[in-house]
Parts: sequence; C-alpha cells; structure tokens
Amino acid sequence: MPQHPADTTAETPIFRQIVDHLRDRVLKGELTAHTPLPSERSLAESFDVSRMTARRALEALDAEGLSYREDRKGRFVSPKRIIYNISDMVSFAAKAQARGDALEIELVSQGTIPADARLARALELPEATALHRYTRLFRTEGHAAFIETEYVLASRFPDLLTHDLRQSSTRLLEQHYGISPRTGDITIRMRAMQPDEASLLGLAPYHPGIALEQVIRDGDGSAFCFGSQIWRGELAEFSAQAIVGEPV
Amino acid sequence: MPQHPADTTAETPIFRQIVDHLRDRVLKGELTAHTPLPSERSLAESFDVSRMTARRALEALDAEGLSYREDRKGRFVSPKRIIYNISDMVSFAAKAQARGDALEIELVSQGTIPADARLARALELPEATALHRYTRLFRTEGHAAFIETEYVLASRFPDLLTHDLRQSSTRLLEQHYGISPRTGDITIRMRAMQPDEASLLGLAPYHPGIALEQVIRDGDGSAFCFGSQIWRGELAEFSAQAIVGEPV
DNA sequence: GAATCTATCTGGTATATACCAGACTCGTTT
DNA sequence: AAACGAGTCTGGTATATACCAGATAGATTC
Repeated sequence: MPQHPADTTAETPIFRQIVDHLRDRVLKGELTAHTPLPSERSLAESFDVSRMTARRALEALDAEGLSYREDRKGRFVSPKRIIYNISDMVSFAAKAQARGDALEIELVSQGTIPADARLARALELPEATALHRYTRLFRTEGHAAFIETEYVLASRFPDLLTHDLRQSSTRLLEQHYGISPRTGDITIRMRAMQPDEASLLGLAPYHPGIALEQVIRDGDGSAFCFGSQIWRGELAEFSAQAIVGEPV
Repeated sequence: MPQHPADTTAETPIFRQIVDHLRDRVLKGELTAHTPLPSERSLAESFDVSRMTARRALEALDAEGLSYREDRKGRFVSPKRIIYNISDMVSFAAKAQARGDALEIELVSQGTIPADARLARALELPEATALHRYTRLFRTEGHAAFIETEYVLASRFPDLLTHDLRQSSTRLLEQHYGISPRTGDITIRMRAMQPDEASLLGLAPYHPGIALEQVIRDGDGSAFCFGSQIWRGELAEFSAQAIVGEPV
C-alpha cells in the first residue's frame, strides 16, 4: 500500500503532486542542504507510481533549483545560493577569500592560443592575437560552484602562466603587473551545461546553468581580459546596484 | 529504415547524438527563429528510436535555450535573445518603446494588498502596509517574454491603479507623481517557472526561467517599489557595466 | 460566407521493463 | 591494518505501449 496515495482523479497530474509534496518538505526545512532526497525507486514505491513518474517529479525539483543530482550518487537538497555582486566583479574571489569563505580554486587547464573570431571581437583585437587561456574550477565548502575560463593578452602579461593561478586573478594582475582601476562589461544568460562542463562539476549533462561573460578594461578603456563563467544555476544569485540618471 | 541511423555501439548515448545533430542544424541557420522543430514522433521515426528517446533529445535542446515548446502545438527554434540592460533598469519598457521595438504590455491582474513579511522586508516597511499590486505580461513581436509583478506604496501613489497600466511604469510614476532620480537593487537567479506562470506565457510547466527582482528607491533612498519578473530563460540576456574602484 | 464536424497533428501523462555502470558498504582475505 | 570482492545502492539509457486533450486544417453542412 502506498504511503502517500496519489489522487489520480484530480486534474493535477500525479507527478506535480509529488513535486509539491517534496517542495514543501524542502521549504519547511525538513530536508536541509546536501541532505539526500528520496531515490527515484523509493519515491516511486512510496507514492505507488512508476519509477519514470517519480523521476519526472525529481527532475522538476532540479529545474526549480531546489535539488541537484550527482551521477549515480543520488539527489540532494540545494544549499543556500552564493551571492555574486556584479559591482565587485572580477574581485569575487579576492572578496570571498578576504571574508574567510572557503573558496577553493583548482586549475583545470592552461595554455596560449591565437584569438578566434569571437574572442577577437570581444577584446577588440585582431584575430590570431596571442592570448593566455586558463580554466579554473571554483568550489565553496567542498562543492563545485562554477567553471571559469579567462583569456588575457599575452603580450601584456607574458609570464602570467608561470604564476600560481589558484588565487584571485584580480590580485595576481595587480601584484605582478600593477593594473589600475578598471571597468567591465558583463552579460548574464541561462544556458544548460554541456556534458563536459557538467562532468567537471560532477553533475548530470544539461544541468541548468547560468553563463556570465565579462570583458575587463584598464583605466584607458582598452580590453585586456575576457572571462567566461558557467555557474550551477541553482547555486548562483547575481546582485547589482544601479543608479539611474534623470531620464530625458 | 531509419534516415539517420544512430550509432548504438559508440559510447556517447543516442539521445546526445540527436541533440548534437539538431544543435548543428539550428546553429547553421538551417532552422530559423520560430520555425517548428521535428515533432517527437517524426524525430523518433527518422532516427529509429523510441519516442521517449527523441523526447529526451528535444528536452535537452530546450534546456540549452535553443528551442522552446508550446503546449500541444510543437517545438520551435528560439529567437535571438532580448538584451536587458540592468543599468537602464526600470526604464526597460520606456527604452524599448522609444526605440520602436514592438513591446506589448498586457495587464493580467491588479489589486491592493497588505504587505506580507517578504514584501515588508524588501521595502523596509512595517507589515500590512497597503501596496498596490499589478501583474503584467510583456510581449515582443507577438511572443510572450516575461511576467512582471510590481508592488508600490499605496499611500504615496493613491490613484495609481486608475491609470492605464499598459505603459512603462517608470514613465507613469514620472508623469503623474514626479519621481526624482532613483537607485535600484537588483538580484537575478535561475528558477523554473511554476505551472501557472508557464501557462500564462503559453509554455510547458517547469520551463527554465530567470527571475529578476528589484527594489526601486527615490532620491532620498527610501524604497517605494518592489518588482519581480520571471523571464523565459532562453530569451533573456542581462547586461551591465561595472566600474571598479581601486581595491585596497 | 459562416459555423460545424472530423481526422489528424501535437505534446502530456503514465506504466512496465530491461540492462548498464559507477558508488558504496561490509565482510572476507591477505 | 590494508586489500579485495560481492552485493546492493544510485542514477543513466533505452524500448514499447497506452490513452488523454488541446490545436489545426480541411471538408461538410447550414
């Protein structure tokens, strides 16, 4: 006998009833961050539905950002979101580390490449200009949060890749190259992760994500760095303060 | 005989091969904005897979933001994203309309309510303060893009709801109440749509979305408006310019 | 010409089943 | 104590099937 009989006569689909039930439990705090959710099979049994129906309910929870799944390990309740203040921009890592937040940075890969059409356009450079490229994985409290790939002008920072890249790149560029105050153009959009990105973060392919791209400029307004981040969608929260001038 | 035989011996799952195939066709421009994608059944037939497998491929495309589906109508190629500049903030509608973009606003519902705990906190007001609430649906070129609900201080704008709300609320507040320059706090996060939101936008439940919340303040820094938007994830792109002071 | 009917298209929901592969636990062996 | 292995847990992939309900287009009827 099912522990939670689903109301098949109601017009609301069974799997949504299960979604609502689970959402309640999460929001009431009955299930806390990183706690395992019921597995697909056990959920199916307790609601007396097929595994596929239970799965659909859990996938909806994933989409809502209330849970995430790790390959062949299970589903877990999402932790509180990480607030990324856009005005802090590049110095996110520096700020987080200064606050004492456990922010670990792992270098995934690095190299020097010629700028392709997209990078050349973003950085306002001729194509094939040499760029240092490094990809890093950012973790908070042991949980992977986002991947960042930065491209910086090789001519301006020739020996960049010889430094320890497991630190705030803002601080790196400051300490070794004395960069002055800068501006940045940022764009944010939703985009599911590609299988390779998801696997780096230990997540299922097509995990919902948020992509953040930024072009960083020096005091003279010339671009020297292009950064591309892909965040776990359920983990990211972007904040900004806008000051609006008198509209004409 | 399948038109596109899937390679079952390869280590990459069949449905991902289909995703890659479809993504190619979309990115190559073979399928243009709002063009119907192959239906689940026809895709299943042409790749000689079950409908469920075809469906998984199409759902992955949805998650990537390359397609969207309308209930019982079909799946369609996503149009170009709408760029929302955070610095323009509240005046998005005004700007779009000034540019001549076809931005239609439909009033969904309105009323006056007491502030609940969440609203009171956001607006820094005592609970139960009277607020005007109105929900509007924004369309570009006939396609629903996002829903916005705004809450404004009823005491300060007593007869707000008697005006035509199918226009930029920035302009409304300016023309009738003479609001001076203002600042705004914005937060952005990924969140699947609730079934009711999705149905308003003509989309499937749990459609990936991006929520944007903003608190708008007058020249004195006192909050007078709280706005909450839910965008179709595949349609939204947020841009911002940040100016970073010299870090200590 | 307008309204209606109908066949067929679409996705939506749901079940039952099968096998795979990685992760994990626990007991046994070395 | 460390290494190994078996059994069992997890989600991942895939098939086949069934019926529902809204959308749509075309033919028929009024």
